[in-house]
Amino acid sequence: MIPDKPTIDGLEAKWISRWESDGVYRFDRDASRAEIFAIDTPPPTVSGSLHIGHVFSYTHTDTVARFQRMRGKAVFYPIGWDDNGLATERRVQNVTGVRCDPSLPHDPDFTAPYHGDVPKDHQAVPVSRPNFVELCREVTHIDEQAFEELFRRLGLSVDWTLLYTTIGERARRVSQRAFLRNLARGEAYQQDAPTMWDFHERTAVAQAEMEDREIPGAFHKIAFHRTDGAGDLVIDTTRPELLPSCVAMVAHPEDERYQPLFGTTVRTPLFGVEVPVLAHPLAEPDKGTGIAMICTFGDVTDVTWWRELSLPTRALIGFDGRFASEAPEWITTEAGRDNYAKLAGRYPKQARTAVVELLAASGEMIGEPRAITHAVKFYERGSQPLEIVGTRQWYIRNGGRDDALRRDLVARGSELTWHPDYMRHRYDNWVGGLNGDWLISRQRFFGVPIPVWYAVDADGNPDYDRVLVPAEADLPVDPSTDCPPGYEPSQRNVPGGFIADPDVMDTWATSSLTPQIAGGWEEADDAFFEQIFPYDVRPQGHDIIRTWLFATMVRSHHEHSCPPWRHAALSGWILDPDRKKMSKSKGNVVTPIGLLEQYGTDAVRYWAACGRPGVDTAFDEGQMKTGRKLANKILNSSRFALGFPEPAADAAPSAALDLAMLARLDSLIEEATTAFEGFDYARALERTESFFWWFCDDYIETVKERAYRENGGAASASAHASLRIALSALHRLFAPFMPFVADEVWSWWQEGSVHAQPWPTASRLGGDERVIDPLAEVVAAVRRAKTEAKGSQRDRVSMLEITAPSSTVELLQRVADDMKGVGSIDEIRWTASDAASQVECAVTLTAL
RNA sequence: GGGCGGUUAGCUCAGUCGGUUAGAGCACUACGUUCACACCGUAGGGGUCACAGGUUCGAAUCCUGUACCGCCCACCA
Repeated sequence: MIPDKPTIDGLEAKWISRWESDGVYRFDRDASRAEIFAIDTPPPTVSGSLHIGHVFSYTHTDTVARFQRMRGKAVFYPIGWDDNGLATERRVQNVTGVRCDPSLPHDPDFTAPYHGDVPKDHQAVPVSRPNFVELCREVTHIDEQAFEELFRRLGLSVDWTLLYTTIGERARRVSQRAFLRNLARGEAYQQDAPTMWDFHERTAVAQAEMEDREIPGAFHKIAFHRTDGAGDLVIDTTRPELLPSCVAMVAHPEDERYQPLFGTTVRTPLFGVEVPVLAHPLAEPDKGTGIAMICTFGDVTDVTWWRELSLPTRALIGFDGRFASEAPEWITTEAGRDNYAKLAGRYPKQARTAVVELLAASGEMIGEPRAITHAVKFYERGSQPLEIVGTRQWYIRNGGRDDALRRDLVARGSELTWHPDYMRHRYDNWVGGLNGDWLISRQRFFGVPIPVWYAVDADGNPDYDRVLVPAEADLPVDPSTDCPPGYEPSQRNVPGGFIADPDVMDTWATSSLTPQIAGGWEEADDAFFEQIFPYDVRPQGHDIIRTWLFATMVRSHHEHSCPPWRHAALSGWILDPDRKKMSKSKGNVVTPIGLLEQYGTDAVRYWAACGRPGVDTAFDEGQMKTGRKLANKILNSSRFALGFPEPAADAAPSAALDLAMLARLDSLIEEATTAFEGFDYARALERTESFFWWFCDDYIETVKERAYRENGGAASASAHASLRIALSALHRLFAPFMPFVADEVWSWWQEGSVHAQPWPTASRLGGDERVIDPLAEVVAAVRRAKTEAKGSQRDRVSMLEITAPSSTVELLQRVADDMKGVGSIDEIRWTASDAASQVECAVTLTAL
């Protein structure tokens, strides 16, 4: 039963299959709401691979899930894969040799030309959106199997029967249903407006997906010519290529240098377009020359000026990121049109070079460009700076344009209990700083289609005001192949017929609905959803508060008028030993599976659980070694303690030291329970571990002589009983952290999985902890004497003279029996002296 | 520019209500082939708790300010 040489190696395979076959983590659908603990688990992005950061944060959640399960809760602990999105599309194009052409009809017999090595000269085969999506699902399925293997190996106690994917049918149905409801209530709307645009990926990008990157650039001083002939007006710009899109000049209304010019006009260099000089408070006198050119559109300030000053639109950069191939009608001079020909069809970077050359030649650039480094907006997954182009897009109201809604959402955030609490500031900060609604449409394919069509008028033009929607019962739909209600396929794209919205939703627009997807909100019978919603906790990384957490809050606020969870539990990041974020590019990424094999899952989980909630944590293999030591110690100490005779049924702790140990154990149980209830797994572990080492090094060491005694009567029976009480509690206290070793040692002497046992409670046998410290002091003194004498700890002590205050002597005398045992002491002489401030020991070793 | 977090032993980090001599692991030194465990044990060395003021009988802990590190947001003609 108990192995002679217990080892933690190989425990994973044994227990994973046992848990699966016994259904230890299966959710009980009959549980009442009060008995349920529901977790809104993050679905990891499938297009990448799992890294050590996933191991870290998913372990945190798992410890809490295991604790709640042992507390008697039916734990709703689903798992999902976030497989919809751009990264997957790229991968699929590369491995299968296709590209998506949404205008094509679905081909049910289609097979991909390649699976893997696509020749370099291969011309991508166009496929319909449904076929493309099918391929994406095939490819991600393989990744998902690897994810599942790792998560099982990590010992996550998720209920695998609750698995979902964000591109799966359920997710599409939920996502479209929620969108249509947003639309019906006016929370979703479309608008033709300037939009942040990634021309490389050819898609619109939302505020939450943008990031700043420092790139090199240059200031260029450029002269504009006053139409009254009174000289030049000089501006400073980093984007001279936008000169042909210039619509006005702007300076601060109180800037005395430019006040006389307000209302006059200037002519743009090279292109000769007449533009007005205007005043606006957003212009800053101390930036550049104090006057700026407004272009449609160079940056977001341009958009503000354009809107507030009612300026014309002279956009030239198209969806493909190139300047329009024909000179626009607002450039009327021959010279201007000749100059424009040098930019036509070019990307901004090339156009800039061309414009700079032209300006230098014409003498309208003053001095040389001055190189600078400046922050520019990028799509976080993109490679080129974003441009601003006018497009029709779908939005969901998120408070970015509506103060009342913004206040409501901030209030929702304050209804959550945050762990750690200070993370709430990131939410408030983000919501407070929103500058527009949430742009959810993406010009991509592997996503959930926006489930609408538009009526086509008699002239063949789409009428975007006549939105055609499907019935909820027909969801999910793909407008590129399905027809709106009341129309025939033959009416697609013809006058009087309909046209599909070609876009998909932003991946966050689906993953913001994980509570609804996992909880079966779209099912006809919503009693189950009512059982688990709002969830108890959302665990996630602090870096995606602005995206995933906030987006989920927005959807829940609109749909359910409440926060989707009670608690938000944030995990930190994993930093490499140089305190930098671990990254693939640095080549310092270790594979999780390798670590699990090297140190054992329990050891890696130990390292993860040592990371405080929300705190970025260094990757530290040393902690894994410590975890391995701890797991090993649990095996060996359990084997040792269980090696003593099983106590009789009526055996009870009676020795003072045993009762003291059990009192200390009671405190530990209470502390660990409180910590876990507040999601502070790390504190629970730290306390448990610290007790455990004391238990092994001091308690067991001290009582083992008494426990070994034959015919020891009540004294040894007390030790035997106490060891087992403590062991039972410790095995359960460690179970959330080290599930494999915990179930292994539990199985040596108990029935059933430790993970299905009740969480330990205090035994309250009335022990007096005050005996522990003085005893430890005496034992340490004896050991020190032996060390100083360069002897063995087994050397006998012929006489130990103890001088201490009478109260301490009284305490020590209660444990004198154990003291003699652990110190190999023949005789103790006591001196109660209230003059002594502490315990003094004189140790006489037996002469050899 | 606004917000948040951090600064404790060589390293990684605990330190709860303000309370005795500030702790752990790793690393280091010495000792011990101990009858659960050498993936072990015992003992030891190692600290101006970032800095400066303040509150207090008492401050790593509370308050004010400063410095440095990190993150988030905003600005970026």
